[in-house]
Amino acid sequence: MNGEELMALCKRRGVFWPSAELYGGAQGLYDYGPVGVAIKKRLEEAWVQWFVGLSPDYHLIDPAEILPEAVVRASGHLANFADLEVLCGQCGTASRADHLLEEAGVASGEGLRPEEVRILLEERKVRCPRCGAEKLSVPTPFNLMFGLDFGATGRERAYLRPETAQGAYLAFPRMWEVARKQLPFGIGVIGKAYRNEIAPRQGLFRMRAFTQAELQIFFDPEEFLPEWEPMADLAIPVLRADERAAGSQEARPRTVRELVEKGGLPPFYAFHMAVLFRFARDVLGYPADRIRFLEKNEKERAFYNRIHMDLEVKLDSLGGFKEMGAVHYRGDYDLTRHGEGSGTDLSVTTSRGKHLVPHVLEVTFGVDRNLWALADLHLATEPSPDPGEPPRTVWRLPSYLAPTLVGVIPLIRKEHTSFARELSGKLRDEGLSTALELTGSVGKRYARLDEIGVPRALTIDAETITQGTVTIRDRDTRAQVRRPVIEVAAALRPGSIPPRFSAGAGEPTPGTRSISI
RNA sequence: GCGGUCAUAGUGUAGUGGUUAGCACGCAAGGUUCCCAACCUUGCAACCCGGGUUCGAAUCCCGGUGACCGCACCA
Repeated sequence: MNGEELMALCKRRGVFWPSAELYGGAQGLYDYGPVGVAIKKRLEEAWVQWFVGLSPDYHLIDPAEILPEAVVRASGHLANFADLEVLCGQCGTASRADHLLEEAGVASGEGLRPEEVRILLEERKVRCPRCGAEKLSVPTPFNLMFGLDFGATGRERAYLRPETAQGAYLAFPRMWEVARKQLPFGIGVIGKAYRNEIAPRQGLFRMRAFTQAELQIFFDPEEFLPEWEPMADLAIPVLRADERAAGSQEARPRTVRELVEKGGLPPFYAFHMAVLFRFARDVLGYPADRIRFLEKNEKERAFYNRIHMDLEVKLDSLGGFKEMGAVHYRGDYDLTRHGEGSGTDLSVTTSRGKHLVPHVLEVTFGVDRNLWALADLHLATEPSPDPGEPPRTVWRLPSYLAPTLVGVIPLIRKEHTSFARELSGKLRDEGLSTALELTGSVGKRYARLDEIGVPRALTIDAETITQGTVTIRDRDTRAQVRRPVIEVAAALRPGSIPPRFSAGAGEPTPGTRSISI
């Protein structure tokens, strides 16, 4: 399915749509509809179960979305997110002033005021890199962060967080107490982050407001040794930075053991690559041959990242591999900077009496873009198994990610609707999500459920009334089995529970395996 | 941000100066059928926004907004 078809279907079925359509739309902003909200919540819950569930010492917090200026100054976002931009007066091309200065032989344009940069550009007679005209505009700051007037006077500055991670770092001292002064411990955050992207594009991929799920693990690099051996033989496709420099574009599968023993990666790093890989493959159901890790080189990665690998997934709708998550080894950069910025010593003393600033391993996950990927990879229009019938569109979402667990359909509307309502209500009382489908032919109702990924449908017919049994239809195979009504809730419930991480190599999960009926 | 292409019911589209703005799917009501988008009847629903040209603009021009594709950007 291409990107435009996917977007059309998502708009039509209430998954998501551009924000403020009434006023012509707002670039880079999307609203989730009822189906999208449900899937997103399920996806976030699956992430929590898998990542925060890695250790009893990992905890979810919900820090503020607004950061005072001092925070982003210390974190480096104020300096690094606020590039000076110049426009060419002849061709209109926008260029980064610091890049132009660098090319002109000025070692570091960083930290200069706009006026100082303007003078330097003039002195060096810097020309537009595209058309060569010497007509560059006055440098103006272009900040990727949304600035806010904070407080009644509006004189205090604050910013919408450009990443959720900062809130976790700020919470470190308090969490050190909450986590009973033990390393390692982890902080998970799911929430919105905001970036004033120059050119938001590609649906949910480059948004100005987006949801991140991030796990920050604080640890002593000499003592952090997760048990990677059970996953030693798990093969993960990886494209290393040195291989890319040598011209290779193909990821090569290597085992976790190989990554540790030959690849020079710390065991804790390789372990979390494997955890993220298995989440994509086993929980989200992405085909293994469409997943890879891409190591960022020194130029591409932020300077504080010692190791940076993006988890990428190949999507037809966006024409190639796209970043879905990442593993960043950030060293002690964050706590050191916030220690300096706040004037507070953020080093800790461990139970073994060791004194250190904890290091951070960050495992990030883009919620919106993965929701898009779930549509790209699991939603397809295919020929009907019955000749002469129109093709059907099926979203083969894993059942624990489905917006609704089960549809309830009265076979004959006049005769079976009241029973259907009653059954639907009972299932809801038991905590299962249901969707009543009353209008149109039975086939049409199944088709509607297929399209939004509802994995099971209960059909109420004459036998339901007389015998107390219903048919349970499987979305993927269309097969039906008949079961006593009283057994239905118990049979369906396991399918609503996302898997938790367990040691071992794992295995790909077919969408609805966990519902065994 | 630059360049190109484009913008018509919920979705996909037809319409190149005067149309009751057409079609398909959809949705709703009823009938029929009674386990996979069938059929019949009826109904719902659109010219992105703002200027301009013209007797008259969905159609031509300008500006805005948004989308797609390339370039640039993506700590």
